Amino acid sequence: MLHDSQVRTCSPQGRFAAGAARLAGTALVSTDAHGKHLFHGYRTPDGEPLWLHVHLGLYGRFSAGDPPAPPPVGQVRLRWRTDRCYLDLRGPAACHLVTPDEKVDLHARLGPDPLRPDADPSPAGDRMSRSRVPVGQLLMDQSVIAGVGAAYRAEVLFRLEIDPHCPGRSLDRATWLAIWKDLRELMAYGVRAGRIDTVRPEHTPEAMGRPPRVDRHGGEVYVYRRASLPCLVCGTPVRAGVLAARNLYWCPRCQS
DNA sequence: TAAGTATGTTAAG
DNA sequence: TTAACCTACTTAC
Repeated sequence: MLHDSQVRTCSPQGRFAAGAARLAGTALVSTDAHGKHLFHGYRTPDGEPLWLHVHLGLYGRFSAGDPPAPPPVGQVRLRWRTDRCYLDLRGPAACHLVTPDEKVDLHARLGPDPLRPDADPSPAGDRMSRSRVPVGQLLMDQSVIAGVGAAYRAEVLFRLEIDPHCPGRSLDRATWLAIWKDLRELMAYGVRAGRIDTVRPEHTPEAMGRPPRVDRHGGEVYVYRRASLPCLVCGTPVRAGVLAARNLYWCPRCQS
């Protein structure tokens, strides 16, 4: 949307005023994402490259619209404007300009991202196979595998009938590769659809004659945020707990 | 009006 | 292991 356009940037909130000033008048020439980290590559009129690093964290959001951009509502950290659109960023955990070296360092701290076509699942599989840490915790470790969060963790483990508490090293290689393959498909779908849907066709609301999910996160899922509700497969109440400092949901019957 | 919640990460203790 | 960060929205009172 912003690609190849010269952008006008500002920080209505003021917390990124210096960065917005440096970006003003640059053109977006590339984008890159690794896990939950987003990078914008800009080029100044002088030809100087600038990288913007954004991480939405827990509350960050983008919102976009057609020009003219309305007066900013709430805490807008960074606003972009081009002739064709505007884009607002609120509440990010990170919004900084970084050097190419700093960008390299960030990539080095992250494991393979199932959404990147060149990603190699082997190092993550090696980490799993050597670790006594629960698989539900390893999947949240961004240095093991990048991009999985609490929702995909819960859903992929349900789909493969794996107890989130079982040690990583109790999974064999084929099981790890099945997790990786399922994550690739689920996450690629999520990018296309703009929401997280993980239920198989036979468990959709239409197929089961149940009402669609009412949840502000949208998306049809098996266990995520379904604590105490009946498992869509076996009817056992979905259990909830905390693992890796995030809410965990699982079916004690299907995943044992 | 206040309290609680959230697809997250980092640093301090 | 806990708290801090940060924003918008929902629910409780």
